[in-house]
Amino acid sequence: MRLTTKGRFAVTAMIDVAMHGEHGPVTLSAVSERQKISLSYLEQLFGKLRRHGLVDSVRGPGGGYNLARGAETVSVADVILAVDEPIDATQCGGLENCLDDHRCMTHELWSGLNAHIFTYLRSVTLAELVRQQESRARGETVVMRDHRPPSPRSTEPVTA
Amino acid sequence: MRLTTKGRFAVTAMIDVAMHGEHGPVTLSAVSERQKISLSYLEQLFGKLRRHGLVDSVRGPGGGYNLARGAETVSVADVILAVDEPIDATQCGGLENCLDDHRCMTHELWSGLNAHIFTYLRSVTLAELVRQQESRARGETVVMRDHRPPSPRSTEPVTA
DNA sequence: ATATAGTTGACTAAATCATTCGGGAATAGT
DNA sequence: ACTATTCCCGAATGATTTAGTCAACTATAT
Repeated sequence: MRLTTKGRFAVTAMIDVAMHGEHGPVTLSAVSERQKISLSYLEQLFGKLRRHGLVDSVRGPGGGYNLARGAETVSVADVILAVDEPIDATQCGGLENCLDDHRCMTHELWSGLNAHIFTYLRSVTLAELVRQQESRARGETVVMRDHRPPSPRSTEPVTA
Repeated sequence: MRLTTKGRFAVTAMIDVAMHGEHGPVTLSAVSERQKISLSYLEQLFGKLRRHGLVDSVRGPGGGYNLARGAETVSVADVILAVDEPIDATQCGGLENCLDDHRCMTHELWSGLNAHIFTYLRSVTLAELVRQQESRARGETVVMRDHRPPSPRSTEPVTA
């Protein structure tokens, strides 16, 4: 489970499609203009999204892309996994052949954190992000649900 | 808020320090051997971790690194932000100068998802990951707390 | 027919990742 | 003082990823 600008571009684009898809397919040129993402890059991303069954394509004039499933059933994790195929970074190739003294702690740590983040991103749906976005467009203050208060103290800057 | 192997190396290494730091400073060579991360790479990462006040260093024989704060007060977000300084990927440079028609939706979407993920990673502490790791070492089954059930359905593979 | 729009593949500059190397500076033990 | 240990720093490097361009193609609505 990686999380880079690439995956975010894909999520952004998917939200755009979800928000503008009510009156027929959404063209990539429209997404490109609204989200300021290069058309060819979008083509690459939507190629993967389509092959993973997240969007349906309609060719020809009036064509474009539609969500293949309801926005409620598409998670951020789905989108990211589609465009950003995960890598195995555990040296031991996922196998348990690395049990020198305490059974490859690296492997355990990785999969542990992976599972945490994956579980979380899997729980965030496109529909949720769309709702949040529509609220903001109406000038409302978006209240983020806290998932596990209280947060630990920190002296770090809060810019993410 | 990026999330790459680099940040994960840093988190892994920090957990290692947290788990082995009870009897004095932990050397990077030890971390390197246990976690199979190159020593020089660790030096780069710990340089940043130190400059961000997450670890203290002790030079000379018997030296090494200690956590600068308690593991309960260090979040995954802290560690990742330290080694992986965040980029601004909103075209408009964070300013609101991009209000052509609907005030730079890209900007809103980005910061929205950023905030979601950041809020989550900020709520996961090193101490928590250490506890999970120690449980696994004892052969226990780690039960992951669900943060927002129910998860959306998905036809995607679940390998992360 | 023609214009629209998806589909595919090759290619590229720039950035990032992960590592290696070489040399320093501080300190504990002798 | 000497030496081994360990942190500290910067430069260089190959591999990969990012983000984008270009070109040719197929399907389809008018």
